[in-house]
Amino acid sequence: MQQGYVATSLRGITAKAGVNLAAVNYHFGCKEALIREVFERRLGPLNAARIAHLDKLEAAARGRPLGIEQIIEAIVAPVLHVSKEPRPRGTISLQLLGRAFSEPAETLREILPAQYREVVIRFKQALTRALPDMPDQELIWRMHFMFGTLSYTMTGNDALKLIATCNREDGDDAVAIMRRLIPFLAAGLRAPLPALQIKRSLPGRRAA
Amino acid sequence: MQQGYVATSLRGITAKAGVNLAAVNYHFGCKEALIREVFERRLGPLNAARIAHLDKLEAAARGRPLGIEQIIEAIVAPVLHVSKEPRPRGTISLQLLGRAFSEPAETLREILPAQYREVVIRFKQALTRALPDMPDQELIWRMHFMFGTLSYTMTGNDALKLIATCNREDGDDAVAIMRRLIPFLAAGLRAPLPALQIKRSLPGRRAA
DNA sequence: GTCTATATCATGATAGAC
DNA sequence: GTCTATCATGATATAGAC
Repeated sequence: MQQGYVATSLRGITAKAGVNLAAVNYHFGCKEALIREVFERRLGPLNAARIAHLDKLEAAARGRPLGIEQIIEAIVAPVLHVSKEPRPRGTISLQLLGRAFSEPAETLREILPAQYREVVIRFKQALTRALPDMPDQELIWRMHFMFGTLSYTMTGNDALKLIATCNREDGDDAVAIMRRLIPFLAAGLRAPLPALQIKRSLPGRRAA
Repeated sequence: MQQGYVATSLRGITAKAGVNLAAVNYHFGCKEALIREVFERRLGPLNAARIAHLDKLEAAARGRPLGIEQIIEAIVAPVLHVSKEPRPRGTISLQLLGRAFSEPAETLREILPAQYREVVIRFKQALTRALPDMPDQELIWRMHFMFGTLSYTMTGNDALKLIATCNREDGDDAVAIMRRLIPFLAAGLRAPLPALQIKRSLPGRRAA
């Protein structure tokens, strides 16, 4: 997934694994089936951990709505667990999962919704309870933005990285990144509702 | 860019363009040079429009800091302009630009920083003035999150799309999406600073 | 089950007639 | 400049020996 699905050849995979070229086709049938199993093996435990985390929070809350930060942390914390796997597997797994939705390969588009289905449903329920005044459509969009930010951050790609003015200090520490990410997302989810009619040029200066 | 760089063959391109297979190599030299010119032709005007928009806002503000929403709109509004180009060019151009950073092709990694350099510098200056109490590192990360959300949203990919519970109404209207996106990002940028030490389980319930 | 060898095909690039 | 024809390469997949 450093190279993307199409650019990654079975020759490269089998060579790095130290096995024969024909092994993939014997054990998995075809290249698609291999990548599908990789995704299931990585995404399955991750999303299961997210749901387990949420279960625990909800059991402890005894019927009260959860806090936004708690809910976001249930999504994010399992990612940190993955990132701590020994190098380079941790980093690459994050790339894999983050890029999954941007990956143009058709076959991924089929398995991802199934993998994420339960997670999305459960977290939408939790967020609906935490934000009772939020219209349904608005919440769905904000969840969309949230997943987008998370995916993009997980890829490790970075529009800003190569700009000289912006040399960051804690580039590799996933925990530090997520510690910054959670307040950002929480504030976004809690943002005041947009006016139904927004004029083309905004008044602004609200932060001055 | 519906298929990604590697999966798009010169045969496919020339066939759709109604020209000869050899035309690309004659006029551009190689496939890489072609995609590079495509990006420059799309990204150049977009980023130029962003800077022009910012210039206009700053001229009107006469030295006062801009509002966060204004700054974000200067980034987002030019995207809307692209999205309004006749179908399917508008939609596909957005995919192209949104996926650019996730695209694994090595050649893109070289030209994108150059294309975005000025934009990042200018907007960082503007945001620094609008958020004077924000530490530099924190601001850079929040800009990173912001670009990530925007890129992901532009791709049109969607983790939530295929989940039955989440059927959205205004799927295709880019203006409506951006109208929702701006308050989300503005709130994220303005979020309270994270505590230096966050305990593993948060107190939560702040939103109840 | 694992290997070698190979079939089949698509790709990017180029040579050379026009 | 534009076309046809072709090259060299590397891809997935499979047949068949061991």
